Amino acid sequence: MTAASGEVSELALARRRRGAELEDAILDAAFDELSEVGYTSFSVEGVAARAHTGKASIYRRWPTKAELACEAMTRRMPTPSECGIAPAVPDEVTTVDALRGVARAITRVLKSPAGDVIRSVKCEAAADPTLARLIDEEFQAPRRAAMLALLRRGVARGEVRPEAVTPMVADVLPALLTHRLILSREPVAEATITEIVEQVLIPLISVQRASPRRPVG
Amino acid sequence: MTAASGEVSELALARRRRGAELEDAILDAAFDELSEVGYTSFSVEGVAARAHTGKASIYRRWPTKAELACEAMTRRMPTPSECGIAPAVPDEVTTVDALRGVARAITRVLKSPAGDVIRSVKCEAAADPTLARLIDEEFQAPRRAAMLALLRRGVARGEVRPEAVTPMVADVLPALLTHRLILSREPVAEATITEIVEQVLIPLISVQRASPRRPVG
DNA sequence: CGCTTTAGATACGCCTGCGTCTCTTATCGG
DNA sequence: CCGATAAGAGACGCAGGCGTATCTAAAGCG
Repeated sequence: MTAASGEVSELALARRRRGAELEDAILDAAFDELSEVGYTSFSVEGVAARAHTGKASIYRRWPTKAELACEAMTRRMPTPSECGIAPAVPDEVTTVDALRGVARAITRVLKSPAGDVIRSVKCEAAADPTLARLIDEEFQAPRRAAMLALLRRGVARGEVRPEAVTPMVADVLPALLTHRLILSREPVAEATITEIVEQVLIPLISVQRASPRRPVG
Repeated sequence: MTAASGEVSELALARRRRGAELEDAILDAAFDELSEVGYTSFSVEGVAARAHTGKASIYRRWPTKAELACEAMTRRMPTPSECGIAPAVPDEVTTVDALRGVARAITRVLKSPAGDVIRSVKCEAAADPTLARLIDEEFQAPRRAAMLALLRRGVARGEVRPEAVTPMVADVLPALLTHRLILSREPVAEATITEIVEQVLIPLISVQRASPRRPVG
């Protein structure tokens, strides 16, 4: 999007965009604004500057800045599949290794612009029920469903104990990653992912447990 | 503090406070401001109004609003003991029941004014290393230590497997509660705590596991 | 080309808050 | 009581942003 956006915006500066083309540019700019300055500091002025358009053009389409922000988030947020969080897992991959892959994917998302958007909107959601519902439906529910599907696959393969297939267990990985990540601007080390997988996920979900098993990979 | 603050502030309105007394009132007001409007919307104007004092009196002591906010948080944040998160656990209480008690205590804190402060400052911490360090040292580290102590006690009683005594495992309960709580303004139901304890904590930390055990209490 | 519609630039009134400054006066101690 | 100090009230310049309004002109279509 960046490179393409660069090309388009050069042409855009030479001529005026209209209709859907302008809307797309505004939504892109709004998502970038959300990502870079967060929900609280999100401003229509900022979006207008990013999109090289006038505020009036924005207000002709979205009556308030909140509606613009929400639509930008809804329309531009990558899906779980796009993030690698709901992968099509080959047969030869164990559940633990698939979970390790999901952990890496969640980490990548949380460190991406989309992650910045999620984080800042989540913070606002604590005080705004509309945003809370948006985050839950658009972001958390699909990802929880993907995690549950992975756990069920594990049960079918005899790798996961059936009692572990619950929404609460499905939340453990994202909760821990978020918990660890929110105070750190450094990349989550592979070691942290290993700790989570070995110290928490394997003991928690595995059918049999004597001591943490060494991952096959 | 509320009732006492009511008495004191009546006298305060009749005469000028000086020195430490005024500082205390300002720090109280700052903590209330943080709790009610969050870190982002925290304003020195707001604190001055709450404390019934002039802005100049505040700026005489704290050069920036950030320093005031940080000191208010540091000085007014209840300790883990005050929250019931590092309880002196009687001998007859099992680790699981102690954890259930800690879960309730964490929940109470997260729903209290202090919880509102933590949440809002944590959100800001994502972009501010100074705040990140403050939150980690003043808030998360003591609580993680208390949780680790509880797990070690469990090991000594033969209830907890020794490999479960890690900072990552210690983070599971707070991470899940925060994850669940941040999008909900409703009280965390006792059922949610039960889910966490039975679906996650018991399977994760217990020495022996065949199927989830019924809690003793 | 002419007409209609919309885009972009800019100005506007209003509001909030930061940090600074000034002035009056309360408070404290000798 | 007097002098020194600090508190409280209010004003100030500045900045940023919300949402609205106006005007010029680009864009599209017949």
